[in-house]
Amino acid sequence: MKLAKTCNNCALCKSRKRIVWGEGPPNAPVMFIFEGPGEQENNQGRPMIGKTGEEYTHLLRRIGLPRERIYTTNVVKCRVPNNGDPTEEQVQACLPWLVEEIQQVKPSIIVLGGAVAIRALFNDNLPVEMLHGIPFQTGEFKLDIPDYNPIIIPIYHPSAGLHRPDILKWIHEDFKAVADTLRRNLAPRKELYNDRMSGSPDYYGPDVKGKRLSMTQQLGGGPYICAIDTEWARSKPWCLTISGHLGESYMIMATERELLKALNFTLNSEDTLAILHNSLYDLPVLAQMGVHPPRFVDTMFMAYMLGDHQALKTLAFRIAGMKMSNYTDMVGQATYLKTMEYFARAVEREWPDPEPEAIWQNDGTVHVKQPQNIRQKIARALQDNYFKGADPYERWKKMVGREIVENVMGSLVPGELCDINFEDAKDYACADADATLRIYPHLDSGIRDMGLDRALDVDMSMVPMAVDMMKNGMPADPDHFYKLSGQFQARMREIEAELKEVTGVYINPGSSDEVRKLLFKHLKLPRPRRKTKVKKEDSTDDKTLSQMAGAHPAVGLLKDWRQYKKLESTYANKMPMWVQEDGKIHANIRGTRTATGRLSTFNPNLMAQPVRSQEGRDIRNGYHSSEGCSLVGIDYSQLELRVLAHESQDREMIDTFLNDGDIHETTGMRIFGLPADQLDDYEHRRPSKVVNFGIPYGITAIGMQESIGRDGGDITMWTEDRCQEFIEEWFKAYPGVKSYMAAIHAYARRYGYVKDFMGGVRYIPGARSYSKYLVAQALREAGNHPIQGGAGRIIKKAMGDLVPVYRDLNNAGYTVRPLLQIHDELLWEIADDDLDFVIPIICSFMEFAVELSVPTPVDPEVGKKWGELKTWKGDW
DNA sequence: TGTGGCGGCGCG
DNA sequence: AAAGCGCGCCGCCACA
Repeated sequence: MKLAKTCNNCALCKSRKRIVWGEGPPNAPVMFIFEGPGEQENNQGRPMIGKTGEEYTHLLRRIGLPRERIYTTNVVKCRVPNNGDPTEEQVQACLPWLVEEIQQVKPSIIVLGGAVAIRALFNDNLPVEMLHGIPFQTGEFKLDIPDYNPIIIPIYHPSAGLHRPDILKWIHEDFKAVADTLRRNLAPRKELYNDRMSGSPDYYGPDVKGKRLSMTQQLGGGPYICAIDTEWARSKPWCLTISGHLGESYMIMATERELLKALNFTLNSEDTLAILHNSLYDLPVLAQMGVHPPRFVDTMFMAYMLGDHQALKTLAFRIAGMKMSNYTDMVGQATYLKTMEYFARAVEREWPDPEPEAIWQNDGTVHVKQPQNIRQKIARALQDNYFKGADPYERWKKMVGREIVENVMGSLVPGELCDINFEDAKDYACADADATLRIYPHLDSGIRDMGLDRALDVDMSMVPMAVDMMKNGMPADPDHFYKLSGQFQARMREIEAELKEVTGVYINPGSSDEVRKLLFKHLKLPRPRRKTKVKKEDSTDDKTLSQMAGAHPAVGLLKDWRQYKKLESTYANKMPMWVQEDGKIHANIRGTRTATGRLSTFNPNLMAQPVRSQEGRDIRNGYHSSEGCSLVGIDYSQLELRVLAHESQDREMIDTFLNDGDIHETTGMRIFGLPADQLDDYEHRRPSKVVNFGIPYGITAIGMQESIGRDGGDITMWTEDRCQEFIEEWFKAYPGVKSYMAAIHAYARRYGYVKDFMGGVRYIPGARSYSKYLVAQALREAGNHPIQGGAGRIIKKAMGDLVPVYRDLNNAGYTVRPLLQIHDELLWEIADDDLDFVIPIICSFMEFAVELSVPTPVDPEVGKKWGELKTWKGDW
């Protein structure tokens, strides 16, 4: 639709030759409105073309809406330079054109693609993740067009899905919502918020005495479900809130011991189920209040397993139309006042200057930098707040060197619920329990519909052990880390000198840019095949350097330097900062983060402590058992390959594991047709092993070749073709795996998700993409998930089974502490006297956690230091 | 001066 | 063109 030849509404269109008008039939039932033209759109003068346009067209075809039948346009018709977001002025200047388009087409549905379009045309300032895929007919449409009340559907922008696979799933759902709305299978919301749920709920605080006590007692009257949330303030639990009926929520302060006791009694009576949102956080807080719900379910885990959003406030809006206030906003004013008061006290005093920093320059000289005194930084933060309205607390959190002040004045704590009006705090806290109860039934039916019950049970059963792991913490020795740090730094100084020696120049080996220049410009070494992922520059990563080994002495030096730098910066220097007063590192565990259902740890990531190199292993010696105890690591042997054998039911693999055989040997024998005693370690076993490990990841010929090269193998012998051939032979040796992988791929294409054998789901939206590259990647993910996810659920099942076991043992006077789970391994701290009794028990629970077509044996190791665990010799 | 993308790398 | 899955976290550097 050509509306005009020229436009002079803003500087943008005056400076650009091309105005990109919308296109589509004048009676289109649906209008899609996106942000604005990109480079390709500007060049060709059409909206939504290029890669994103391909995906868009493809998505429309998938929902049975040919692109020719719908109208496609943008909020802004001219290209904003540098792919930037259009400004408010640019949007306003362009809106008259959009109004004209809409008046001519009068579509019954208007789709807002992406944050810019939503912000420009949707009246309430809600984030995309809350709004996307929901049809609204609520009067939120910003443009005032008489006698016209379209259904508006905010969606994610299709381009977001091209580089963010998690969003791709929602884009597919959003487009389906558009089609369902058009076909009247999905009714639009008539009000933005459901007033019955957000109006004047019955929230009760401490002023309501009798009702709260009878509530805690009535819970025990029969099968009962109640949602519980906690609030934290002044470094300890402040209150909990509990909701057993929709719209009703009760607040119990942490000081109300009698009520908490009654509640705990009720929760521990039969038939009571507690619903928590983020149990890994709330259970420890509840425990501090003396509340220990033995039966609970976690709505965050449920949402995670369904591939849904995880934030309570997002779920509450999307599922129940509930309007919830934001915590930071609630306490914002209090935070501001506390910060200003803290700053006022801080600028009154004199603070010592921070330590000068030495910075190595390119020419080899050392530049000494004197960081600014903290007093000046605070003064500037105050100034910026006054003149620019900058948030002083945000500034403080990011201010380098604030420890100087904190060590003297104590740390600045942001405003908390106990700092604000009590009624407001009560309503805020009660709303969380209320919301949790409201979203539960919806998520519960989703779990049932998807057949996720069993996987959810397993996950819930594991949570108490994860909580205990966080509480127990990993005993660590800061002095050991300091010592290593010094050693690593000395080695790095030596290497830097040697580098200067052999290359004639000083560079910062930590800068990939400088390394690139040194190797390929200064030393003129042959440029590598590998390129960096985003900028497509010559790679300087470890694989590349390994392939260049021998080309120049600098190559090996750079590799060594990198290794020491990693060990120093990430481990030796950092770990002491995480050690708490009890001499332990209490890492956090997340259970709702990974795509496959694995756990992850952070702050710090204790799962990634070095082990593969000798120097790295020395880091692990900084972790040691307490007096009279040992560290015990028990890991599953080749768990993922065993899961693959079970899932694929490949006869050969199953037989190998049933007969306690060596899988790498079996592979070599079958592929090379040789008896075991004629297999050469270098020629036969190594490639067999590489591919055995690579198959679960969807290895390719090049991947195999790189892997062999990294292991020090001969890549002139293992050419790409030879690798390809070998992989094909591998699949011939294990035909069951071949057909299994084909079946999984077909399943992913058909359903858009795959499941592990215990029911855990992973969505694979990329399998339905137009892009061949995305599809290939998606199919690798699909093939990997049942293996990685299946293995992850086995160990979670073992953890759940073990919870009552180690708790009983501890009650009986034994000392058994779970410390860490590392994907296929459990790390424990056990009293030396108890090792002989306890280890066999744990091992057998791990081995018999699930019954597969193959055994799942474990190997226990024992030692005083983590880096020096030795195979346990005891009987079991 | 502060922020976020990027390259790189520790683990299973 | 890219070329094996899943994480969390470091320093560098361009940009505002």
